[in-house]
Amino acid sequence: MPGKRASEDVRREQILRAAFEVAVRDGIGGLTIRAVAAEAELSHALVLFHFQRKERLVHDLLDWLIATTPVLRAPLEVADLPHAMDRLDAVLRQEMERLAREPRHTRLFLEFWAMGARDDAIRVRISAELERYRRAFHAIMEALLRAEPAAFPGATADGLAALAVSWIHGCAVQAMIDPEHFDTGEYLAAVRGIVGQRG
Amino acid sequence: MPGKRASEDVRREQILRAAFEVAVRDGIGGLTIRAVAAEAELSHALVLFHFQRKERLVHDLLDWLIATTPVLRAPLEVADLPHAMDRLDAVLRQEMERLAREPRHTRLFLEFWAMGARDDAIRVRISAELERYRRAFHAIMEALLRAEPAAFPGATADGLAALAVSWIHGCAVQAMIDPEHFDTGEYLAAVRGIVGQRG
DNA sequence: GAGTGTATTGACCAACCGGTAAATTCAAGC
DNA sequence: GCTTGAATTTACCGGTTGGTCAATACACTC
Repeated sequence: MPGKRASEDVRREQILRAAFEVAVRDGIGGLTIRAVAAEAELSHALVLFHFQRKERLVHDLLDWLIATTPVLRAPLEVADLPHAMDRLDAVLRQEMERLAREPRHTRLFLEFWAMGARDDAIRVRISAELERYRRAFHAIMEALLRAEPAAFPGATADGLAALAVSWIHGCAVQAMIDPEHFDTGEYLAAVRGIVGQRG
Repeated sequence: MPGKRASEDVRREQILRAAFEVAVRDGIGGLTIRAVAAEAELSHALVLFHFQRKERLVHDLLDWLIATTPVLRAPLEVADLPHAMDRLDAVLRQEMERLAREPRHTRLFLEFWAMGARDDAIRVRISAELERYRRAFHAIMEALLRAEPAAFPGATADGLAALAVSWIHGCAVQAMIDPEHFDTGEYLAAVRGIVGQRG
């Protein structure tokens, strides 16, 4: 006996949320159409009706994850800070706090990341997102170098951006396996000990 | 008809190598006893005979991976460098080159890392390895702070070590998805632009 | 060279997987 | 109220999985 009906948008969103829960709980490798259906309290045929193939469900889940994870999406309040170094500091802090606040998103994203080494379609999406991330930091670093040219002799905006991205990703990896032992404050203090004293 | 015989050690090693190949090719989620057996050209029952359960095979694969990946295992030639900052520089370069040289090990390790969030036994192993890694950097950073106390005012060995570990892990993540675009030289130049000028 | 233990195999099983197809139910149009 | 089309479900299929078990072939001892 069929359950209540729903519009396509609503149902897709419901299924994607369920897929997210299952993927976080059992890993992408353990993601199963039937498990998603059970999580959403639907029949597994309905999941296939809305996503046709499992592959498409997984890809759409990645798109959903990217769309709902606010990485560097809201640097509005940061843009008003007068000093470029303060802006960098604020963005780094903001990103680290996001990682600490949403460990499940971070973990799943990293799992997709590893999967991208095997799946072309996923690598394309991940690479595009990485590029977007890098460009955002590139702009910050360029402004920083322009504002204080003497601060980092010999460094390029490219290199500094790559460095910042690696920093954040390293934090993500560390916070993922050891969330309570990972101290955001101490970490940022070390960063400022190396970088910030020049700002 | 059974194939040639082999001692338990030899066969276990052979199976673990095959498991490594399969895990790298299809991911840990796609690791299958039958796929491992096919890769090793054995019957799948023999794999179970030597490892009892799939879970044990996976755990033993992680142990094998940790044992055969020379992370910070050979810092002998580095130890002779007179300046602490040179030692840090050499170790960072050494680790980054290892990541570039063995992307498959790195990728698989990261996949286990993500899996550790779901599997206690794996998290314990990963955490122990992370702790070992952090301690190695801690020793280097302590020597650095002792040798040049004025270089990093306000920074602790703990904070610097956590920073270095995040750095390396960030590089690993980035090199994994984008190996050819990841330029070790430019990256290290950026690091030296920020840190090295004081050495 | 008979006997013994163990490494190795093929056959089998229940459970689960992705996917298909037909039946059923619902909401809206006329 | 009847038709129509889409949402939903049940039933089913072929294939794969982890795991068991009995049969078998090998290396070794005596």
